[in-house]
Amino acid sequence: MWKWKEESGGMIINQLKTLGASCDWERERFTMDEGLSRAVREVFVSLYEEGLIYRGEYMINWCPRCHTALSDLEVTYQERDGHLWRIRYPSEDGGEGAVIATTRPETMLGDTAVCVHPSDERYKHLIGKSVTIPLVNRDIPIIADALLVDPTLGTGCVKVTPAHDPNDYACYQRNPQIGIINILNPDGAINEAGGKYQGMDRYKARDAVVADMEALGLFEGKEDRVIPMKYSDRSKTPIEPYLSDQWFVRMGDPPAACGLASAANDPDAKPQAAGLARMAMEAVENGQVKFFPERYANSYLDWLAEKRDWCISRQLWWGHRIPVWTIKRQDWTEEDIKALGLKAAKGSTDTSLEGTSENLVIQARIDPDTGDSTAFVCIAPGHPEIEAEYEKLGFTQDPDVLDTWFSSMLWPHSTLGWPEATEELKYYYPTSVLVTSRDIITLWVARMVIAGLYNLKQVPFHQVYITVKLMDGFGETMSKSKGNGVDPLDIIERYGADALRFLIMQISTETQDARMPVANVCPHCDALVPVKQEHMYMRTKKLACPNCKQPFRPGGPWPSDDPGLKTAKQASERFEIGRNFANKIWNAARFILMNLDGYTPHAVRREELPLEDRWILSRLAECAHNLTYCLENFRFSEAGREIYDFIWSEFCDWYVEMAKGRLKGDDRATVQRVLIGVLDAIVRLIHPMMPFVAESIWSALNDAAFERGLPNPEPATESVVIAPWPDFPKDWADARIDIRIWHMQELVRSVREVRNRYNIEPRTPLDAFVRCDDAIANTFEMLTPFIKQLGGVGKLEYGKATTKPEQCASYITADFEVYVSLAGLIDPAAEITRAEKQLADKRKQLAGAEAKLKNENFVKNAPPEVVEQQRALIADLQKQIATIEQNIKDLQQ
RNA sequence: GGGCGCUUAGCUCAGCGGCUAGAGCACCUGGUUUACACCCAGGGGGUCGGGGGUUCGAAACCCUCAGCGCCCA
Repeated sequence: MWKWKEESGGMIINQLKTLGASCDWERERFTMDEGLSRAVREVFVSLYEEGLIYRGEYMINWCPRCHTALSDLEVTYQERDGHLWRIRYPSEDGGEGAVIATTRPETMLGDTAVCVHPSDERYKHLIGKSVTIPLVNRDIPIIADALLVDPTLGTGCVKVTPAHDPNDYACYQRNPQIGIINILNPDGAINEAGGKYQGMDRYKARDAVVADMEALGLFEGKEDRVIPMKYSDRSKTPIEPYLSDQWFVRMGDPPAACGLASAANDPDAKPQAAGLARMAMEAVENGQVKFFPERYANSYLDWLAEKRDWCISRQLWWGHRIPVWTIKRQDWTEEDIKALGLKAAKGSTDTSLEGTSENLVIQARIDPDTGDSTAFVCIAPGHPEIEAEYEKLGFTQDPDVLDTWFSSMLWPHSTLGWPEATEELKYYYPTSVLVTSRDIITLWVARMVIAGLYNLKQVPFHQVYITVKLMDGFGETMSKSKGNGVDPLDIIERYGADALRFLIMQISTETQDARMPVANVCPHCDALVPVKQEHMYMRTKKLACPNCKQPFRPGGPWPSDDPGLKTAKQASERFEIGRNFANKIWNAARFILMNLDGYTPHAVRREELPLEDRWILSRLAECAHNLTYCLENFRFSEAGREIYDFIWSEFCDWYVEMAKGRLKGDDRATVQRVLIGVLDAIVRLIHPMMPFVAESIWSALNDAAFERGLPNPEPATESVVIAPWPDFPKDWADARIDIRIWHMQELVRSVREVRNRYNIEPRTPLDAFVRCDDAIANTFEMLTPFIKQLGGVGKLEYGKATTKPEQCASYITADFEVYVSLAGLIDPAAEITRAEKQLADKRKQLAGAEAKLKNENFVKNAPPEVVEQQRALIADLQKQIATIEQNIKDLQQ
């Protein structure tokens, strides 16, 4: 067990470290550690003492071949062709009896009742009477139960086999007087309760029972039917529902004596009888624990509301042993009772005995019929001498172990040293955020809340973030058995940890699971070979690379290496976005670092900066603000987009390009300060997502520009991890500045578009003439060097009075008209075609806007600003249309 | 059977009552003046799954049908 833990736990820890998870690695724990084992036992004893752990019967999934109980996870469902038999149970008074239908006729040997719906008129008169099971000659009652029977299905009569069917067992619990009979041996053969069928396998018995009923004339028919069957995932054997003794945690309302605090987090709350489930529900209902996305709170609450008791015993070879010792005795003397520390239970001396002392809880149950009795003693941790004492008396420890979730539910506090009141516990508990997967909301999250409230009267965490789920390219969950998963280490090796992290951020949206088409990397030529559906489920053991034709084994969880066949690593092109982004950031940083000669730190006065600097600060402040909001609200996809767009489309594409010229001029000192300041902020902002690239840029910056930052430079911290999070003044973000740069970008783009359209090489300057109002002209005046540099513009004219040159291409925006002189190059026909296309587009938009305004209800009901916006749009479009029309006319001459 | 979610460009996904529906990849055109070809500039491409309804206005809200996925029985 410890070897396995080292290997598989070590692998996970290694993956986490490679991913850049920043954990307190010295606090690594394992649930089988001594401390955690003690915590497990402490809770068990406490719950036991309060009556919240009890022993009871439970319908388990039994594998008759392996002789073991299986959890629901180890069971697969498959549909098989089977039959539905109709059989008559004659009535004891010679009446017609009852006709029941069953897919498992052999179970009639264990029937203890026939059940009808209480409001079914056909059978009302039969309720309370009885019928006979012919083959074992047992009389069984006809009872009514609204939950078990659907009167519209089959005959409306249902046989009840409590020991071999979960629904029937539930019916038995509601009607215990009908009794319960087990007819199976652990190997799936009929036991002594089956009379002459004893020793037959259940399927042989089925045939025999049917044949015998037919011989008796009680066979009423048979039809084909597709039957849902449960199989053992491992042995592929049909499993049997099988009744056995198990241990449970009581989720519903506890016995009156127990003193659970109900109001979570309120140490002064009066103890009252609220069950564990109720307690955990309240923590979410009153907002102490919040789910992100919110809707997952429903899964949690719905599940807890069922208050189904939790079966905690497992028949496995390792785990926490149940700390209960038992002995079976036939006779109890007064002396025994005293010796064991028992006392008679209140009100009864016959059927139950109990006692508690400081370190143990002891109970005995005596069967009033046989006098047989079983005594249970639950012993607190740290008392091997008591254990030895009871073992000397003939007690043996329960062979079962606890469900692993039992120790897992203690994780948030057991790892901090509970039950000791350690400093760590005081400091770190309750924690803030739990990040987890949605399929363990019930298995783990709910139980951690229960355990935290039960042991510490405080919730273990205040926020629960449920991650998205990665699926393969076909929308299927990734799993080991399908072989469609991806090893993060393969991805990190190929694309980098930052790339992986950025992609995960990007796909972490509110609702959707993300598909990720996976490819095998050919080990010979590095080509990506997409995984196809037929490669899954480990069916394909060998693939030929379509590129180099060499064979390889597809990537996946193979148990061992194949010496003759290289195994492919896995990849997915989707991670390229993260890799490219990291590369972009790194190169931008490199560019800045290359241009730091002569850098001197100095405070930057924003109001004295040129327009382009104020613009990048405006965008930076906006980005930092939005990013903070996104992270605080678990909107990771949005956060990724926010920082990606800022860095790539604003900082790199425009600001750095504008800075290139300024670095050669008088302005150098200022641009350097702004460049470094923005880069410094970028590194801080990006570091939670992409820690590796952030840290390496940070340390390079520390060498080159130790004092930096906006607006006032400060000495940098040693690592970006401990650097303060950026928080710029709100008024740095200024839409009036943004719009001016937008105008410049539009102008540059229009010239570039013309250049591309006419296939003019970049070096040839183009003369541009812009007709615009004074405000925009003023902007262009301030930004002329950049327009010329970025657009490859030669002569630039702008203003209200600007005239259009003779031969030119035109570009009409909502705010101004651009004419690019193309003497000798112009293709009037092509220009006209393009202008007409644009014209059609604008006219369509105009028609749409006009239709809105023609609608009286729109004008009457829509908010005034929306109406006004439409009016302005129409005016703009009309102007643009007139201009385009004129341009076309000019071209036609 | 119950619950939750999804269906938007060739692919993977944003957008969740009002800008001309966006991004990355893929595609097409052009580009090696030292940040980045893991790049730059430009372009084409969508009846927002079908049907009905609410609204001045729907990709978005409601109903319904179809398909897909997950969880619980």
